Order: sequence, then C-alpha cells, then structure tokens
Amino acid sequence: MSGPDIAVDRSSPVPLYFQVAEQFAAAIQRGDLAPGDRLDSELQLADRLGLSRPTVRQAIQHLVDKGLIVRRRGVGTQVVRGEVRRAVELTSLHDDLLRAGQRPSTSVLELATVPCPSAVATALDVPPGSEVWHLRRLRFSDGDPLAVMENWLPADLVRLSLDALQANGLYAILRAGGMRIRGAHQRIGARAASAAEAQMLGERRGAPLLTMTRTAYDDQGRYVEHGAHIYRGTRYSLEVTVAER
Amino acid sequence: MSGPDIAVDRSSPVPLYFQVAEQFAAAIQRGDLAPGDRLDSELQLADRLGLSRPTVRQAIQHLVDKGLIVRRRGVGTQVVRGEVRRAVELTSLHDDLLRAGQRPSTSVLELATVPCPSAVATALDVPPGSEVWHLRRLRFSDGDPLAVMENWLPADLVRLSLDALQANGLYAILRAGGMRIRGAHQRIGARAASAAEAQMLGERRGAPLLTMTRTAYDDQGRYVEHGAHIYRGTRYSLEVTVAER
DNA sequence: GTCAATGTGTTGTCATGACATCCGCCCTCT
DNA sequence: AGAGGGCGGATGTCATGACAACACATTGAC
Repeated sequence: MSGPDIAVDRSSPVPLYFQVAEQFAAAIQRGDLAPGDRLDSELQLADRLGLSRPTVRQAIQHLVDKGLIVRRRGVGTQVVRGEVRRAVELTSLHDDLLRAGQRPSTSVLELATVPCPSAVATALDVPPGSEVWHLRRLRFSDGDPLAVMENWLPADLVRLSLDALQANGLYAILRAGGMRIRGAHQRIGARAASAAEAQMLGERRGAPLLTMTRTAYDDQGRYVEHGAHIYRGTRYSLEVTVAER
Repeated sequence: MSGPDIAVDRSSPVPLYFQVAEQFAAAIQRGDLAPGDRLDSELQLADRLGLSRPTVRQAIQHLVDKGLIVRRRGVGTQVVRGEVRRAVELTSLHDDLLRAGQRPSTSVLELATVPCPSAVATALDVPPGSEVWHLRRLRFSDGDPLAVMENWLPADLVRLSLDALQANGLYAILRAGGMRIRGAHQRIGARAASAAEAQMLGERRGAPLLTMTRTAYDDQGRYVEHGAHIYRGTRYSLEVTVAER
C-alpha cells in the first residue's frame, strides 16, 4: 500500500509543498485516508513523489498545524481520529456561510469616515481622532438576522463602497484591494442583548449574545481592522482548532 | 545595533531553534524589541548566532505562528504593532488564572467512571457504553464561581484522584500521567443559563453563558478528552490568536 | 518465563548550498 | 518632473546530507 495518488506539477507556480499538502487534505476530506490511517514515512513519500525530505516535511507540518494529522517520533504519521472539522481561519462570516451552504446577505447600516474614537484608536494603534472608516452591518443567513458587526479601519488604507459590501465579505474586499491580512487577535465572550440589539436581531431583550472583538494585522504588523461583533447565541457558534507544534 | 542579546547553548537538550524563539519572545515581552522594530535578516542572525539559516528560519516561523512577528518577502521581519497579548494555547483554566495573578480553586462535584453516553462516544470515537471517567467541577477565581466544567475521558487512559483535581488543572494531571495532548477542536457559543446553572454560578436564570465544547487529541490522533464547559459571560472571555502561514 | 540488550525504522534537528521571487531604492532616460 | 529599468537585499522554496532521539519489535541471556 502506498497511500493516495498524489502527483506534483513542477511547472506550476504553486509551491510543491503546498500542492502535496492540499492533495493530502483533499484525500482526508474525501475519506480516501480514513481517520487513524498511517501515512507513508517521509522518506517513502519523498522517494515516491520525487521530492526532497524537507519539502515533504513542510507539507506534512502544514497539515499538522491545521489539526488534520498527528506525528509521533519514532512511530509515524496518522490521520486524526474522529470526524474532521474545518477550523475557522482568517475568513469572513460571508465566506463561512457560503461554505456551509447557506445564503448570506448584508444590510449596511452605516458606512462613513469618522474621527477615530479613543478606544478604537488604542486597538488600531493610530492617533485618536484620525480619520477612520466606520462600518455597521446587519448580517443575515437565509434571510434570518444573524449578527451585527461594527468595524473600524484606517481611512487611508482602503476604499469601501456600499455595493461591494452588500455582495462580498469585508475581508474579500480588503484582499482584493491589495491588503494582505496575516493574522488577528480575538477576544470571545458572551453577554445579554440590549433592547436595541435584540430588536435588530429578532431576539428578546436579555437574550444571550456571542461577542467577538477582533483586531487584524497585515503584512507589516500594522493593525488594519478592528471589529466588534455580536452574534445570536441561538444561531451561531465559532469553531477553533488549536494545534501544538 | 544588532538586536537583543541572544546566545544559544549547544550543550542544552533544548533545540536550538526553540532557544532562539524563546529569547526573541522574551525580548518582545520585555519591550526590548518594540512593536514595529525590525529584526536582523535571517542571514545576519545566522551569522551572529553561529547557526544555519534553516534553524534561524524555524525559530522565526515559530514566532510568526504565535502572532508575535510578521514577515514580508523582500522587506524583512517586524514585531507586530500594538500591545502583544498572549494567546490561549492548550492550557487549562487553572493555569490561565494563575498567570493572570488570580487564585483558582476547584470544587469537584462528581468524579466517577460511568458507561459512556452516546453523544460523548461519538465525540471521543469510543464504543457507546464503554467505561469513561465523568467529571464535573465548579471552578472559582478568587473565591467567586466562574465556570462549570464537565469532562469525559476514556477510563483506561489515565488515573484520576480527587486530591489531584482540587490542586491542579486537568491538563497538568494528564500530562504528568504521560498523556501527550497535541491539539483540540473547539466550538464556542453562547446561551442562557438554566435555573440550576445559574444557582451554581451565582447568576440569575437566563444570564448569558459562554459555552465551549472541546475535544482534545493526543500523539496518536486519538481523542482523549471531551469537555463541555460553561463560563459566566460577565466574568470570563476567551482569547484566540489566528496567524496564517 | 521474564527481563534486558539490541536492531530497525521513524520523526526531530541541524548544516550547507542554490535559485526564485519580491520589494524598495537609486539612477537614468525621456 | 515623471516614468522606467537596474540592482541589492530580503524572504520563499527546494535539494542533499548527516546525526540524534525515540518507539517498537526482536533477540538473547539468565
């Protein structure tokens, strides 16, 4: 036995390690590689694919980071047992809903540039009062209200339009605009809905809300987006995968 | 000018890349490396430390994964701007509270082996009805109730005692018992407290709770612990850092 | 029969070398 | 003054080689 069929295309601009990682991930998703199955050893894989061991290792490490497989020194590499779930990565709600087969829509409640409030200025590490986008959106899934999202972004970094926001997720717009978001610090909590919030979300006052504040940083380590989001606790939950190196 | 003083000990069993990563992380925490500061290039570092470039690269990648620094091809490596926060990794609430300077305590409500409920059996990927530990703990911070945690673990994997659970976090006990936990899939949500839950936590019925279910896997890809936790929304929040590779 | 030593295969770590790709700067040409 | 090209420097990718550390199975001695 030699595992799933994997072939690399050396003429492709896609890095070899990434090609390998993607094909393994796909094989796991398809069930071609069942939970608990052992992968070939790094040396075998390197030989079979015509790659060097570091390249194969990089591919496998990528999957370990995503929580798909597990390695044991001296033993081998196995697919994680149990159902494989996808971690929320750095995607927007819009994309997550699409992937889950639901129909996202967005109502933009506010889109304007304003002087930066001091709390946001601290988070974004910009001077208080400097010009920032302020954005408030009510998000729906299959027509049902799901979340209220409030975002702030330095005004000089991106150009936002109402049309784009109604059709796409914020992160997709930012990436399309050349912004390269690399990571985010998030804080997740729960609190009761105010009357106004409840009304927007179709809940009762005091209903449990899942809250998330997120500050995303780019390429240059600059904080480029700060968001305060509330989700209906009855309708939404976050999924996170933690993997040690 | 050549960055913080970093020295590696080749006689130490700690991997070189890890020594380097830890010392950089410490320098950032101390403020020795300020947000936005550029690190020396990989080649310079390799030369200065007497290491090869792959080793230096591995150290830096480690910090990128933790969200401490950011790399830009063709430009260099910078410390992330803004305050550096620590991500919750694979630690228990007990350790988190200790680090935050608070005084954790635990009241064990239940500790017994029981036939595995079917929902838990699915999560742990064990036969329904097989023997598992069932554990329910009320956690306090500085004497105030903070969370109720319910856990299930395959009975044959670990030995649990009441004394140990009152003094240490679950994960510390598991690791001390030779279990090597590598990652976890988590789902985070919010809901209203039932009357019983509210009473335990000193809240009112309907109070917002932060919920987390977590399934942790070990070395071998086996799911070894399943937990369903509820936290007082007014007292606790989770912090998560996401970083792309 | 039990236990210890040994052997084999695997992942973990580290070194060296090379080329690709991208960014930003400077210089030149228009 | 502006646009474009060239160049240096940085990270990204990939190859080859070597040894270490660990787990497990086998073998051997007692």
